[in-house]
Amino acid sequence: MARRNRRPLGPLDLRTQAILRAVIEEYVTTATPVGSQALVERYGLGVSSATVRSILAELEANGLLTHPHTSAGRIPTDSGYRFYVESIVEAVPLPAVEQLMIRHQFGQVEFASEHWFRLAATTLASMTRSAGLATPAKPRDAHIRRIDLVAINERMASLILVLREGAIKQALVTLEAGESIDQPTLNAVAAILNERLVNQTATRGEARLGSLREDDRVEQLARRVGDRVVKVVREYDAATIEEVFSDGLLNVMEAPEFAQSDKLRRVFSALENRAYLGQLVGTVAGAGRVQVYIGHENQPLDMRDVSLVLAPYGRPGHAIGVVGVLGPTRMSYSQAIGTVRFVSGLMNELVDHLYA
Amino acid sequence: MARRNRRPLGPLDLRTQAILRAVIEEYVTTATPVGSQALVERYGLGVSSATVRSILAELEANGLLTHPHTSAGRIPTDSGYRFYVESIVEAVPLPAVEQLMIRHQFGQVEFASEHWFRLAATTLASMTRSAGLATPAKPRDAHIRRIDLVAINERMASLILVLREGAIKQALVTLEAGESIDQPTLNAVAAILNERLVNQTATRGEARLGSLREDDRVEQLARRVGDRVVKVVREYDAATIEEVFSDGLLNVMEAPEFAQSDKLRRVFSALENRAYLGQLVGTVAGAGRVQVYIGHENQPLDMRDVSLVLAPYGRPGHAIGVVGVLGPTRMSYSQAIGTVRFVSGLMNELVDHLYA
DNA sequence: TGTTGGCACTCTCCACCATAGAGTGCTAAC
DNA sequence: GTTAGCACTCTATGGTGGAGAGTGCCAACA
Repeated sequence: MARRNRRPLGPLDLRTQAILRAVIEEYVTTATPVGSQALVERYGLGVSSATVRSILAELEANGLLTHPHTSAGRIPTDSGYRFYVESIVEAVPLPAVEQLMIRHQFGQVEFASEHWFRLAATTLASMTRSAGLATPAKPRDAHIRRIDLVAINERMASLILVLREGAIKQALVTLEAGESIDQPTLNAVAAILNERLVNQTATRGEARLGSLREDDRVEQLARRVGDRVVKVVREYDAATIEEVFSDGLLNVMEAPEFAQSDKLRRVFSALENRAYLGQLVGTVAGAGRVQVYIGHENQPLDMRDVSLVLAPYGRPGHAIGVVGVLGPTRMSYSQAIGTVRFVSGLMNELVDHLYA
Repeated sequence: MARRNRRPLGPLDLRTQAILRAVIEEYVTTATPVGSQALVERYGLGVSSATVRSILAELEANGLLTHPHTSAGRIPTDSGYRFYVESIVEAVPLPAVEQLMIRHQFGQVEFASEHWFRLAATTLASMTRSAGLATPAKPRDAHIRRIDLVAINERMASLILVLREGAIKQALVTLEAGESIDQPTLNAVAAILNERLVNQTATRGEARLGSLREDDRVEQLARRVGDRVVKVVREYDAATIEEVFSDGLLNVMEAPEFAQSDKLRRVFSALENRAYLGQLVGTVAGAGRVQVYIGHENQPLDMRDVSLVLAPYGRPGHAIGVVGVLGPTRMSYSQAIGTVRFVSGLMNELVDHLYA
């Protein structure tokens, strides 16, 4: 038999694809290497185990499967999963019953974006038995919706900044020696700032602060606070990611591949790796559809044992967030993709509803 | 030799205490059962290993130490740690250098309670090499500081509620068919509500809504929104605990006692056990000083392998929060108690500063 | 009465070995 | 191209046998 060297992933024979698919689906459910015998028994392939063996060898030569050791069955490589996700499997749409159930849950919760994305993470976690991830929708350039100043004591006031995209930012303003601090003055300052800054972005807002007079006590204070407002909005704009909320990590920890505690630890620190998650989220937000990151496709070492299925939600051009799941590379990609697609679609509806 | 039955923890011989202390401190650093030989070698006890052995046997009879198996050294029981914490060890005050370092870190961060309690958790985690825990300061009966209404679209408005204790709550208000929705109307409603509800608790505020007229369009809306405000404040009051922020769980996961992955999983789910943590936080908030919960003293099974050192901060009667650490039962209680005491003291200062 | 050296005993840990079982790769025949 | 057969390899499992650590007890001693 001609053993071919690893060829550049050309089109695969239909039967070969079917066997790759069988191996992956069997391995996903059993978590143990799958042998030629098991395949012919359980998947009615109509050929003998010897034939299957030669195909398995071919798939291995192509880098889609491996051996843990000589006398073990095959397990998919990351490339194998990649090929499966790209070419073989079609995303399974979420069953109608479960769609209804999720819609119901979203109906139960109060109408606030903060609740939504947490619920999305929780829902994804329980549906896929993996860890669910979600970030709040974050705009590219936030618009100021409302500015409020509340006196705390003689020298400090709390600045409350409502953004059009639903986020609320808070900052403490410390007043200088000569400045007034009573609530009426603060109200006057807030009025000035609201008049000038509402519906503005940081950059446009900053320009509109220029005309404030330096000789007027209130306008001078308004200018200082206004600068602060601009600064807070700028910081918010610059932050790649506000927060990644995750739920259901325990699901992932129960997977047998993480029975060794160092692997388990790695999974955990993967989820703490906010920097990388933040970066991914940025990419996904730009991509506009479900993205899959499998095992070694993730650069950080901690992430090499896990896969991510992520999708953006929100309104392109306005605010974008990301939802998805994190699980072992041995996960049911078809189910995960279907579920993530549905949940991100649902989130889209909700956001639209809010903007309509 | 008279083997006494487990006696009710009477006063212990000074030398016996010294040996218990030595066992605990040795075990805390080495994480392996400690034998009589090691004790005489490393702790200059001035007696032979045989003598130490008989004392160890006595401590074991008292339930303060155990054996993993016949030919192993001794390890402390939870009662042993308890006795140690109560009677033997005095909390080590944090070294001045580290006090300064922590103060410096708090100086770097922006003056906002939200940042503080997160920083407190992070600091505790890195100082004690355990998981740091912190909750925001939460009042018993929150006072309304400011109410704001921002129109979102024709039918919805965002209600923003600033509480005197620093928290901000947000809710969505859906308007009924006939109601106005423009921002000027909302401003008028907010003005009415601010006039009546500012500096009130939920209960007192509710009473002051009674006089709003039903026949006036704006006052009627104010009443509806006001009811909502009261409801949100009530919910906030009722919540035992807002949020437990934790950091540095990886520190704990590295402890050798959690090398087995099921134990590791248990530690993780312990930290997810918000219900129990919330309950503890309530108790600690009432207690007023550093509290230690050791291993089996925690009811939940997940918590049986870990200890908590917690302390309240804030102003009794106003707002109270909790900071502390979670680590393996084999932790350095003296250091943990010292560090937690210092950080809670520091948080007290900061809160005082804000209220002054 | 408390302390000590001595000693037998117990238990874990580790390395080693043998065996059973699973699954492969190869070959020869169809 | 497919298949049956077979030798081969590697893991997993369980049993064995020291080596080592540390105890508990005892008899002697201050």
